[in-house]
Amino acid sequence: MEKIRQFFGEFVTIDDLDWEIFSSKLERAAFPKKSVILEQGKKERFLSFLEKGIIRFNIPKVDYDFTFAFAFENTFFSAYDSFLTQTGSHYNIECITDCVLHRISYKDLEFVYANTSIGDRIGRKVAEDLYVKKMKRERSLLEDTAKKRYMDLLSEQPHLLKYIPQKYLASYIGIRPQSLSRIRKTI
Amino acid sequence: MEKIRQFFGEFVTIDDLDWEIFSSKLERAAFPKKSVILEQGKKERFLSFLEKGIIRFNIPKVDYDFTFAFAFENTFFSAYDSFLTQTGSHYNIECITDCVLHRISYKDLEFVYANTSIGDRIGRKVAEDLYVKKMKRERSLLEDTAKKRYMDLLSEQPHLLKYIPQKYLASYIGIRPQSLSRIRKTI
DNA sequence: CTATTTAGTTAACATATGTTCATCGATTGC
DNA sequence: GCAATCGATGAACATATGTTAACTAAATAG
Repeated sequence: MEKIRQFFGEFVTIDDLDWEIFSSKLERAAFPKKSVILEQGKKERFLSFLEKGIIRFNIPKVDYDFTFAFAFENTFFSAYDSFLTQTGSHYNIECITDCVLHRISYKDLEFVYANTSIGDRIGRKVAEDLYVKKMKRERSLLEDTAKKRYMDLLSEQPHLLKYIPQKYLASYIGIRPQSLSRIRKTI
Repeated sequence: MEKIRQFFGEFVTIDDLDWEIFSSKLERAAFPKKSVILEQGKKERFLSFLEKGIIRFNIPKVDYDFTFAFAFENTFFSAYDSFLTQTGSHYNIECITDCVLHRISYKDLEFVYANTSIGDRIGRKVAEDLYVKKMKRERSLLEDTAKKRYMDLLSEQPHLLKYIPQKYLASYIGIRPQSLSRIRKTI
């Protein structure tokens, strides 16, 4: 869990007491490859820090399974819109690999927000961080070609990509698996 | 500014003292149509509440001017990534119509964060709200056709769209103006 | 280890959007 | 009010991606 404190440390200083209140609420959980952490339609109960593994966010459709985001090691993830509004999630969260995470429940996080000097600040920073990433993604989806997005992924996450099936990558960059095969031939 | 308190009121209760601290820091500003509120490369100094008007976020490129987002009345806007990191903005912020806004500077907002019980919570909620919107947009960009995005805009913001030139709408939905003309013919 | 299932590749054809260029209409500046 | 500029439209052709379907390779279950 030292990784989590490091993660926070990059933008805020947490004193030992606040850290104790927060970290005591964390629950460790491990999931095998392919397990579904959160099912579409159910409320997200947790904000989770991914210590080990790769996660995908997907919408299971009639014709095909649509992956629109990933989470990698040493980051927070959640069906955050569901978590924040406490309404059913629009999507699944699944483990691509075996995963280990540390998570805090909605109720416990409310407690942290209410009883530490730093809770809302951390929540703010987490949301701000997620927002900045989504802005970058928005620009990429509007400005770049699928090929550019694929090349960017290759250069930014090369070590992790070998664990992600191409069909998931394809829908993440906005195309079908057949088109990704086509693109790969031209590299 | 009652609109701003209403905006907050939807997710948090602010006592009068905190509201006084926050609202006293707000500066009213008016900009004529087509004026540039923030120039690419400069640091965003403000978080702004748009009381009146329509704003666009754009990247001026060599070949064409690329609009990737809008802000409508009664919402907060900012070059938030620039604001948060206090680094140069990747994009411009421009007024499409005459605009009236109420804004708080980075420094003053830091003061509010430090001296109210509710500052970080508001900052958190604003960021969370922005994040949820961006998630929706991400799904739309990946799953929908340009035509679907155009039709959604027409039904969600019909009264405002008549003030936005089509070339801005086109780049917002990810296509060229010529393609939007083509789509409009098929409606 | 083998049989079965799932993932990835390839190709042919269909569709959506891009690019270029010409035209027409609307706005703006003087 | 007129000239100049800018925005919208349309057409012809180019390119990227989708769709379908057949085939091959890889992963998984037994």
